[in-house]
Amino acid sequence: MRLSQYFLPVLRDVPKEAEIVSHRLMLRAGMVRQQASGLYSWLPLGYKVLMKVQKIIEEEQNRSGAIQLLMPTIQSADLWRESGRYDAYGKEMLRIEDRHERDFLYGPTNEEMITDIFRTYVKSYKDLPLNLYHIQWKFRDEIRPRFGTMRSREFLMKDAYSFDLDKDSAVKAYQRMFVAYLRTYARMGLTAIPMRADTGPIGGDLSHEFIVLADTGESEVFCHKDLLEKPIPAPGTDFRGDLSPIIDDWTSLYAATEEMVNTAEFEAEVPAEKRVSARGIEVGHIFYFGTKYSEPMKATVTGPDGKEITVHMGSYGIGPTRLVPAIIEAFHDDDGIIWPVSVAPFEAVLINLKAGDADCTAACDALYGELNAAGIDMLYDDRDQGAGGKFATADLIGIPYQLILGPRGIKSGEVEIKHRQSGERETLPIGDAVARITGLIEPQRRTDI
RNA sequence: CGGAGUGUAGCUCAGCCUGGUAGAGCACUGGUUUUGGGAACCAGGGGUCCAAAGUUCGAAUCUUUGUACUCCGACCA
Repeated sequence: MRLSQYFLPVLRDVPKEAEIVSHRLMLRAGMVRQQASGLYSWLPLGYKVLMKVQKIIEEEQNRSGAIQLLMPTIQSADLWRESGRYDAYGKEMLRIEDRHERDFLYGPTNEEMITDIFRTYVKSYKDLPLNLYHIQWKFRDEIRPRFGTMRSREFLMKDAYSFDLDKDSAVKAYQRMFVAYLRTYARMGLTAIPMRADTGPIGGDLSHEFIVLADTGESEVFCHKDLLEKPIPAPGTDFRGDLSPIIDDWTSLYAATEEMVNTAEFEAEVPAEKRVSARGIEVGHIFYFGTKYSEPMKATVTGPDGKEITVHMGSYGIGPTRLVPAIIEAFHDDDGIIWPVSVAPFEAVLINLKAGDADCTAACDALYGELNAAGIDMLYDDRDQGAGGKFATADLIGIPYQLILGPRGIKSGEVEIKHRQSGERETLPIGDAVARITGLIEPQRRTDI
């Protein structure tokens, strides 16, 4: 993408409404624009990151055996009356009336609707287990939206729903999501720790929150230090096999949020030097809730003995529009964002230092073409501007690698590569640049970790 | 929903106390010189001063009522 033809409204000043670093950087880097309290437009750069995050989520959900579909944002109140949540959910649910004065709502979650779909089509135990998910906008009328897209009212959520014959197999479904989540965060470069969690209004008796440690996080968390270093389940993990050893390994060490923490237990189970007490961002939440919805909504299948069985369910949420700021909270410095390659809006940026110079521009154009052809997701700063501004923009928007080429380099036949994360610079023959960049980026795409 | 604060150019803000007809920096447009870490100069465009009502000869400025947004607390992917 040529920057001269892109839409990248970067800001030099910090908009005053932004309090935390990720929000500031998302506004400055031209990723989002606030349209009203808790409502955001995703501008091209931000949207590109959001789509990369979404794609990773989809790949890992699919790998685990979940199946994608898409449900509407607007739901009929009838389903919610059936589950009993129409009244229970309270003011956080945005209620809408259509022209015929029928009650609708903008979905804050989809347990009711997916249960309705399930009960309509699935009749036999032979069709289980089943895990259906979608990635769709949700609306929760938060009392106080804040921190940009970290806590917005409209937000994107991947929500998966599992259906099983009994608790044992439902727990296996839960375990599959547990592993899929670990892998999802790892592919984005994040260390997310599963913690015992409160189940809230969704209900149920088995639940984990996945927490990324960050000073700006909204919850206080307590865990064993070794969890930060634990290896992630491999891509070849057999999701149809027994995942218990992995889950046991992860859950054997103490980890709990402030709602669930028991200080005496924490201190008894974790030696003082291994205690981590910190703030964290909740980037995912998984629940097993048994027949809480299947029972009132009559989601049943016929068992092998001809008897009706009420299915056991779980639900599993990840918010891509929260993950983006969470990643920024984890990866930034004073100059801007430092994207991990796997979610970077562009993998590398080529900076033409003297766009007014014909020779320099010809050399940059040629190199840009080669990098594109090599499959690198490239941004090309071909604007006719001072070098300082270009460096500042490249640093701000956090592209992992900067290829810097100007008249000086043309003369010596060399290009400079700056690593955004380490600040390290290397100079190499222009002809070697494509191979070098490919070699740097390829392993960091994390498609197979 | 309680408490606090802010709405003036695309962005950051000054002007308000003490009423007299709209400002700065950055950004933007044209031009000249520039070009290895946010360049310089010249010329220019851009504002229902959040809204309504009131006070006044006169309101960005004073009063009232709305409204939007932000921050602090209790709820949440």
